Amino acid sequence: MTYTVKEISEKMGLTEHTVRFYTDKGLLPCRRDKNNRRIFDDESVNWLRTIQCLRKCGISIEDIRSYSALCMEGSSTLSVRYEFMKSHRKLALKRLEEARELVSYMDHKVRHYEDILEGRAPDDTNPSAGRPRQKE
Amino acid sequence: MTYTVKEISEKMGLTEHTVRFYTDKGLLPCRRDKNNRRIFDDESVNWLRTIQCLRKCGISIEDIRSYSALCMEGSSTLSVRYEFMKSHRKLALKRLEEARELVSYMDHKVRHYEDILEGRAPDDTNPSAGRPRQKE
DNA sequence: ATAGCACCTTCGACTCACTCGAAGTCAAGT
DNA sequence: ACTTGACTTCGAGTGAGTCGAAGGTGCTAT
Repeated sequence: MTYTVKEISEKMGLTEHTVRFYTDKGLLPCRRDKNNRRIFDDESVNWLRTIQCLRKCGISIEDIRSYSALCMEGSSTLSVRYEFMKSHRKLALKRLEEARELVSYMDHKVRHYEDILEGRAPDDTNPSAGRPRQKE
Repeated sequence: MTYTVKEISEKMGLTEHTVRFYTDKGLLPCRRDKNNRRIFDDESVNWLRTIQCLRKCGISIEDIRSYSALCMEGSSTLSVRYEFMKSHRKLALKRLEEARELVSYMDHKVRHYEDILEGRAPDDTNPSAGRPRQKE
């Protein structure tokens, strides 16, 4: 099964621009047809799926590019790749913790406005209204 | 209590550049001394704390700017601000969910490499190795 | 008084990861 | 022959900083 830029971008929920960007940056290997058009296969789909996850994890294009190169190199790079993943998992955990804090901050803000609107608290147009108490 | 750019940036853990950027963009109101230097007070500190949270929530500079303007306008804008916060809380929740998924994805990747390194799984240099199974 | 220093100012350029549009190429369909 | 549509590259724009240069101001030490 092969795909054009348009097809794979639709399949993966990316813009065509982004797919071309990834191939140009060397993240996403692709072959070309006789008219120099990019052609992708199911392997590309897998790659793209991985890239999407890694990007969402906040890993930079450049880091993904070099990780991708390590994968190509074969099993000699296994332990490097392992360390790469371990360190990024740590970062992901940090962001998870932060996301939790932010939700509770927003909860607090929303409740604050509800209190005012329902007359349980005085009107408070102070910009810092509802900010988190001590920490952060 | 008043602060210079340097002082407030140190206090808040931002670069001086960023603080100036925020004042220039109209997010962070500030007075000027007779030499045109920015001066901040404790109110500014509160504002900055709020701005930091909102930014971490992924709210754009422009949205924060208009939220800040709404706050200045007074209690007539209370319900607009309430809706603003509610919708951003929703986004924060979505990101929390995503952060959870990403951590579990990274866990999976890390385990995958451990399995290979410890001989519990075959070497697999396939780029898509360890990607999430069905969903995402 | 002049030099050095720390701090401030604005301005314009750079970064990253896209995002967009323009201009051109190519094969197929009417 | 012409249009359509998908492709190509290239260059510019965006957002949110990030950085550095060039210059202004006031304090202290010599």
